[in-house]
Amino acid sequence: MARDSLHPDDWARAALEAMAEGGVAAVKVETLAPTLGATKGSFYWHFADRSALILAAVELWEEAETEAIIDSLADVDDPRERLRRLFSIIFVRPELGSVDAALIAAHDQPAIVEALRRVTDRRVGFIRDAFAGLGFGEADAERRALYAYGLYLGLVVVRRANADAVPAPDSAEAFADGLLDVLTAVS
Amino acid sequence: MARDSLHPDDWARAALEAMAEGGVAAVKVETLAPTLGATKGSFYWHFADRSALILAAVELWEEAETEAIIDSLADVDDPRERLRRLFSIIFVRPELGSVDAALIAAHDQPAIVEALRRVTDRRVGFIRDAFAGLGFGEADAERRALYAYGLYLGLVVVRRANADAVPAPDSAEAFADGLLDVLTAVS
DNA sequence: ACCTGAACACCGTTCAAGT
DNA sequence: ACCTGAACACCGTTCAAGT
Repeated sequence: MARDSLHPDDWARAALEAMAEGGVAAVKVETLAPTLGATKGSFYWHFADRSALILAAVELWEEAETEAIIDSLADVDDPRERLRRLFSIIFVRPELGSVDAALIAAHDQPAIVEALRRVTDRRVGFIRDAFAGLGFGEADAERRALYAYGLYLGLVVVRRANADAVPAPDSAEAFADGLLDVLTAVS
Repeated sequence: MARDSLHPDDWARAALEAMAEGGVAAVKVETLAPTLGATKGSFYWHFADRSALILAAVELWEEAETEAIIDSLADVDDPRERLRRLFSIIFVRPELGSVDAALIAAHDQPAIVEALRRVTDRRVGFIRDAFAGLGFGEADAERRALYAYGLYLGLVVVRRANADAVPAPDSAEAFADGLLDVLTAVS
């Protein structure tokens, strides 16, 4: 079991990297193969086709950018602090969201759409629970969670078009606080 | 000058439709050509290459989904009413945003990135002015405009993953009002 | 069990030749 | 001036043949 032959995960990781860098279109078997020291023919021993590779990459992304982040907040009990911590993670690290943005436009592939729905439900649910814990009613918590999550996705996108329009890492805490103030204000 | 030969706009319109439907990847010269009753060879009489076609489509989109909407609100003087009207346009019509979403992941093409930046500035600027008209200070107006616009883009995306999570057309007014309340609340 | 290399399909691009 | 059709490049996919 020495590392002589390629593991499917090697392909998946390389695909995820390519996707974050240049979008779904950048996941090219022919380009990836030499990077991994293999031929494109050998790829088809590990995967049925290109979309299976993309799916494997999406699963890695799901784990790293949804489950792992939610897990890291498991021991934060206060709901407001939970939101503040979450916001200052997701609105800051500029590499977060690259894959989100890449997947958004890949709505022609049903498996990707399904994964996006899964991730959306998980993320919005997590935020909703925090708002509910803050005392907002069910519908109001859901609505505000949708605002927060929609805003996250939207800002990921805006950052691509105009990097200046979104908070720099050093003002992340202030951004998170300001957003939290607006989203928890009652008119 | 009868409609014997194809006008570049015919290609651009067809490309925009394809893009809204299936993303940038769906803009295929080979597929579009028979639709327009032409050969793919003839395409290259009108356009330098495929990316020039995509750019022409983007320009149509810029006019239809940014300038035209802003123009339609020119005679609404009250800033709050302006925002309310804007929100109930952009958060309702489900066909709005299809192209936004398609372009978002096409960050490999500099011309598209440039167009997105132009549109972002125009849209955020318009919303910012309305918030400023409402009495918010410059920085605060800018920040809230970014929230509103980020939310628009984000919800376009969420709608793709989970159509149920976003307001249906019939509750559009209520959604616009609710959002406006949150975004104008002061904590 | 895993990989190579040649073959083919699909679509972007070019261009000589037609009207 | 505008279009056709054949040619070629690029990359996904298959598969017989190698180790």
